[in-house]
Amino acid sequence: MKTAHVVELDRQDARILDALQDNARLSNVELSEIVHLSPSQCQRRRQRLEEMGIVQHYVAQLSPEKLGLTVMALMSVTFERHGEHIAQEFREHIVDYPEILECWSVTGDADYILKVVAADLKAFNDFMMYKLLSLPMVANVRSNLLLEALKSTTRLPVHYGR
Amino acid sequence: MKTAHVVELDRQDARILDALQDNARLSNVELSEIVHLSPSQCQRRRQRLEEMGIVQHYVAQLSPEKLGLTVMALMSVTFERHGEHIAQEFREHIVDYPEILECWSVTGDADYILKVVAADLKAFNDFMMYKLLSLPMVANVRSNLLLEALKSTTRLPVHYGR
DNA sequence: TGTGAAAAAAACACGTG
DNA sequence: CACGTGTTTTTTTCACA
Repeated sequence: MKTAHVVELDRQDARILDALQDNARLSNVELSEIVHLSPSQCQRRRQRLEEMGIVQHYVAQLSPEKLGLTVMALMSVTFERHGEHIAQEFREHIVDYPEILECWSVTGDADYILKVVAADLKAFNDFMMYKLLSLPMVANVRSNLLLEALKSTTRLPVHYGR
Repeated sequence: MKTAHVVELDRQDARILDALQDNARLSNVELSEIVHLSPSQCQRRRQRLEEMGIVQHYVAQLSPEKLGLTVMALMSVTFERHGEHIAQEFREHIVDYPEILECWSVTGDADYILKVVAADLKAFNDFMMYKLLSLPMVANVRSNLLLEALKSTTRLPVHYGR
């Protein structure tokens, strides 16, 4: 359990975060032009935002298409039986499968919903049959193929109170 | 429609991409130590991977909790009526709502599945009632709240053929 | 493909209000 | 203590061998 203290941000912090969510490689000088602060202020604020854990990390986003990953899907997984150690066992498998990008426990009919990528439908089917359904706790899997992204971002809305 | 030519990568490219997917701020020297190539090779390869569009961009990932975003959900949206210009109208609304991170057209019962963040359940409900359900083409919305992430990454599996 | 120079940026220390 | 300025070190970029 993480104790995530919510942080109060001012408008400048919010703008810095917005800018970095779009482009993590901005220099402090470039940032300063966007935010209308001095470069040194930008540097200090950014460092502070990193230390506070608001900025978790910087990552490169790759093109699934160019990597030959043509299939994405959401998979609703239902368990046969439940229990803490069963969930733990499931978790250990989940993290090792690189085709699983996300795995959430959810409200509703399913126990978990997974976001998955695969090279093609055959690879996707193989993943489902031989990796997911072969897990003993998994009773049922229902898939929704993701056809077209009307929107796809990791950019969180940043509110500022001060 | 994007013509996404799939690119053949060798093992070094794959390792560079893997490293940058974990940490976009690695210097070429740091990269060279991970990948076991010279720094200049890393620089050239990275530039090439960017130019080819395999690396799309570099982004900062923020902490939803610290930003006070306690609610995430998948929402299955069903349309009243269908048609190209209706979809287009929907799309235009979608992109403007910052609480919508992703919006996919999907196979299955729903027309679209959205990934949404909100500050709390009230904000989430407000979004659903006053933003989603008020759209004329939206007939029905079904929500799955995301409770706990067993896994959450943007890291795509990189295969190399050469 | 590595090497080295030049430019840019980051990290850090220093005064000043 | 907060802020800008200046210095040192690192990093990037690019030309050359």
